[in-house]
Amino acid sequence: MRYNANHKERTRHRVLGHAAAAIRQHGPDGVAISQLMSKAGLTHGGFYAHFESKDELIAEAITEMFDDRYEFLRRSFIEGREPAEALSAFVDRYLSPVHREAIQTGCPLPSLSGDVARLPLVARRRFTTGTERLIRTLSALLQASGRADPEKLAVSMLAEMVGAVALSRAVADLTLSDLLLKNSRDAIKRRIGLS
Amino acid sequence: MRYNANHKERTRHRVLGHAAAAIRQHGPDGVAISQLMSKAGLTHGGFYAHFESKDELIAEAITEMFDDRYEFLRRSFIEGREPAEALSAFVDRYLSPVHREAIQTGCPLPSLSGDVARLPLVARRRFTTGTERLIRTLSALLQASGRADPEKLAVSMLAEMVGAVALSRAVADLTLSDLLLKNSRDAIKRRIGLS
DNA sequence: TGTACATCAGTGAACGCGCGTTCACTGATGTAC
DNA sequence: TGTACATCAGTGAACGCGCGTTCACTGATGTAC
Repeated sequence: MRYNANHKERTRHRVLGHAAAAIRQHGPDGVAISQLMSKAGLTHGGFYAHFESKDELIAEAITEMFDDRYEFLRRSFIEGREPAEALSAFVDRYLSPVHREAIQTGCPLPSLSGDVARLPLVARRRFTTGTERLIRTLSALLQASGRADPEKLAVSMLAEMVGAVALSRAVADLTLSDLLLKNSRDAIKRRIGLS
Repeated sequence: MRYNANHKERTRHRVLGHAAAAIRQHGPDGVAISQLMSKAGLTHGGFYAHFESKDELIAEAITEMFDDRYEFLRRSFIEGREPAEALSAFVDRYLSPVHREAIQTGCPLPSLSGDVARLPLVARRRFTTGTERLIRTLSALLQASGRADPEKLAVSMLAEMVGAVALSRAVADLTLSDLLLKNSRDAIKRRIGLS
């Protein structure tokens, strides 16, 4: 079968989308290429027409996640909002039960930082690029809303958000899980002067 | 071969020690029973004389890690120190390059929270128990050093420490990695009045 | 004290399974003439 | 306009491998008599 010009690119992107979701949900080791391809409506053999190896897929999927989330952050929080208001809404959302439950589509930092530390350098570099961009974005918002030391504040609040969400997902007690989110939400908003 | 009374218990504990290290280093999926047993000087078949399944091993190993770390915290930081001094030393250590590098023996929270969210309930419960104890311990230290809202402060500082260490390990840029640790060290110590 | 037997931590071959990867093939459509 | 051929995304059988788990067995030592 011959397809039109962008058919291959669209297929590749579809596989990447499923990979990005599955990797966050089940971890890099928990994603099998055959399962992934059948989710994309294909058979496993076709995988290697799109990717050189599973490692390449994982690296590409990590970039995909960060790009996705960055677009979401810009469109849903930053555009058309005052910086302080954007920050406040972002923190609320990040530290919400909705985000805790949305592992497949949520921020890659809480779900993957543990795994990424064990991944090949290619994957770690993609992860680093995405993290740096998020830090820069938060830093710019803090600066625009007139905080001193915006970068320090950005790094500190991101660390706390990532830790709180990661722990809230790991813990088997819903009360503690909720408390972790709410507590860090309050602490961060107080810290950046938004409470 | 017949062995003396506590021989089996000692073997079990030895296997558990290797498992606790390997699980933090390579993740639960990255640990193979045959490799684990040969590290302990045994063959893989003997595993099932000590554990019902790999899942049981992982759950037991998680408890083992937390117990280990709790003993370390008590002996190396709390005993014979003023509470404020203990807190300060603990934060310095937790957010140090030494701890970042010591994945095998370090705190289970940054290395395993992502994986634990995907593990069976037994493992998640062990993880929860360990986390609660650490929160209680930090909370008690904060209270003893006269801080208001010690529990809130404890949960918030733990979240930030966990996030900072997890990210510092994932990131492929040493400058950013160091910055993450130093920045949260400063932020937390300022927040709990120890800077 | 000496002998027969029971115990049981540990051995190592074997199992079924799912994995990542390879490869000869397919077949609808674009291109050349 | 019609025919022969090239293209190449996708197919599906096959590969070697390592995994978790099972199980018949071993053999040094404790126990019973």
